[in-house]
Amino acid sequence: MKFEAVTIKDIAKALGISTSTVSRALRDSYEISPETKQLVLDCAETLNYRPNPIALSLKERRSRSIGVVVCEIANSFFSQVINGIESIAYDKGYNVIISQSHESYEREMMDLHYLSSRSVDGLLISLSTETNDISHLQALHQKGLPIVMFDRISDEIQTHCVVADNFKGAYEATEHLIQRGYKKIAAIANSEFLSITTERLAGYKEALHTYGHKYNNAYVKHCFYGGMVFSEIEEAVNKLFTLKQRPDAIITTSDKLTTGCLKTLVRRGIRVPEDIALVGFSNSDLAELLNPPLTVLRQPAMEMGRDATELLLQLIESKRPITQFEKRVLSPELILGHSSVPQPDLQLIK
Amino acid sequence: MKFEAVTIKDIAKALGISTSTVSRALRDSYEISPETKQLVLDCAETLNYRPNPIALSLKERRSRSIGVVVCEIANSFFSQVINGIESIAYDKGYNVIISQSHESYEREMMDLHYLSSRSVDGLLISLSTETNDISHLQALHQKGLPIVMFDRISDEIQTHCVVADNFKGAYEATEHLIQRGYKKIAAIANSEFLSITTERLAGYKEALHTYGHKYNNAYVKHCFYGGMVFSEIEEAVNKLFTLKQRPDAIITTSDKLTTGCLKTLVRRGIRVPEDIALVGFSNSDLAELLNPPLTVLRQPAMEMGRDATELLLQLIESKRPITQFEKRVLSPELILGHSSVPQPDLQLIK
DNA sequence: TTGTACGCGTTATCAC
DNA sequence: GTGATAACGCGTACAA
Repeated sequence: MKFEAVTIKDIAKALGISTSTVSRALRDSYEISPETKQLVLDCAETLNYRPNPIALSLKERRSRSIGVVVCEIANSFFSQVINGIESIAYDKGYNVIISQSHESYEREMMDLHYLSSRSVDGLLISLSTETNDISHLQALHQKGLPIVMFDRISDEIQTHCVVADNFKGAYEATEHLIQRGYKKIAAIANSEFLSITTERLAGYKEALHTYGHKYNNAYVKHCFYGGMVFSEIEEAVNKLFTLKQRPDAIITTSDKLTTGCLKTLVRRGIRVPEDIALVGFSNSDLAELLNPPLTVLRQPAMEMGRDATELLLQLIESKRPITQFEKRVLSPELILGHSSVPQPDLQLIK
Repeated sequence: MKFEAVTIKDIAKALGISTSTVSRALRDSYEISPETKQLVLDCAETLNYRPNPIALSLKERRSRSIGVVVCEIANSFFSQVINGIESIAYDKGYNVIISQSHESYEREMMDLHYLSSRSVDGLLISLSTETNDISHLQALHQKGLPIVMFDRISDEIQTHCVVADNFKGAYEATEHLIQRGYKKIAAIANSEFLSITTERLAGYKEALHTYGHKYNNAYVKHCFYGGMVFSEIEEAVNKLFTLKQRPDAIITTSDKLTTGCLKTLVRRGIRVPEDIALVGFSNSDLAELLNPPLTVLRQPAMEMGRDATELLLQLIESKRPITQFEKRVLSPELILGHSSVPQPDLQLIK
């Protein structure tokens, strides 16, 4: 019942020649006569021969597969990144093995162990929110495993990185609100230990500074699990709303936070943008579903996946060790929802 | 620079014993003395030995990896399914190789070719919208590749299937609208060649029939690419709105259609549910973002992924060929958005 | 209880 | 131009 795959041996037997000749003919070696070549090729075609990638891997000591570790697949941003990764990997004949950390450090470690035991040729990783010790990654890196980090990175490992221009993105989002006349702009951000959080908040602060707004610590809320736990966001929003100086606008610095914040506001019957303005990082299409559409900051997710994969494959396939590492920075895009933020004169005072 | 992996050979050499002894000790064979076992285990630990899965695969003629073909990863439903697949596969030590058809028949063929050349041990597939000829799948199936289909299936292949109760789901959604007093209920569905479309429309029709509504062909629109091409949905909505007897409610039978429909309505300034009611299949969290929240039909995506994977692994690991195939049907859930559909007395007449 | 020899599918290195 | 052989890392039937 179980089907037997056709091997070069079968071809050799069928043609009464040796396996090495078959192998060479298939690889179009110059030392094989045209007639034999044709014979072998035809026979391979007839028998529907397919080379066994596993045998090849064993011989070449490479699996032609790369590992990917992200916190969550079911997240617009990451699924788009994976799209990008797949498109490049597929083109170059590489396998993509995806695993999720679910924002857990322990799970991330298990994933890495799993992937390295699967002998992937390289690794693409965006750190989990719980991860502050990356010695496990460093160990792999030192053993010679090519690694490229994206989005949530750490500078404790000397390797290629691909990130969004988080500073600029957050700056522009904040600036956008300021220019629309908002004075009390709050921010709901991820864990302060993530690289993206630091950068995004820096952009937020810088914009406030540039426009002469003063920074208010009470206006900045962190959600450690970045919205995986919904109550986190709910609590952040609620806290902002109990402040004496209630904010008139919110910036949310990630996909899940934007969704979660909006959800909380809707549940509480708070209207956007009439009661409070909202601009958030988001790669889902939620913005277009609202009336009026929300202004969002879209990350170059697909591009990030593509770039990271290109760099990784370059790393994998380069013979000599690389000394100069690249940090590629991609620009996010502020997508204006028409009139999602009222003009200053229409602004409700609360 | 490139690191050399530790093999049983290294252990054998270090301990001055043969590789077979090492191999047996590591596999905890009964024919090895406890002392030797301990010795080998310790040594393996010290050298940080990791078995080479590729060598194992070659030997056992199995890759311990399964292939997944879906139309799109960046789709709430499918990313949730993949979540389910991964959770089971991971537990059982299987690899998951995902590839996307992007609703293209040609691409699906390429994916299958790629995966089978990667010698996956089994296959999970949800057909692309373009696929009406599945002889390529049948070929693989006849060659002995275990296959489990989910969501978008075909009965031309005798194998396990996991689907949602599409009939019941659509029936309930329609019934819900009818009970709220809607009389002119339209449907926007996927390609009529997909199994899910047939089943869902059947549920829709049956509900109409049960409640004595007459079925109107003009109220049913098909989007061949199921919303991948936005203009398709836009056109469907527009056509519904130019009918003399304009519908007072719409049912959308997939994630992307629901999102796309809502997007179109918002763009045109049509309010939901004041101007028209909407109930759709959706696994994204968009429903909760609207005010009032939308009533949606949620599919048991994660469960579908888990079930399909369990069935597949069962198929893979069973020694004798299976003759009795299972079709597992999971129930979708109608999630009521509070007052997203006005009561009959509140209903606006167009 | 342990070691030897072979095979999984392929390619590289010899030899002819 | 082609064939035999070894090797990649592992498990196991057989021999000792």
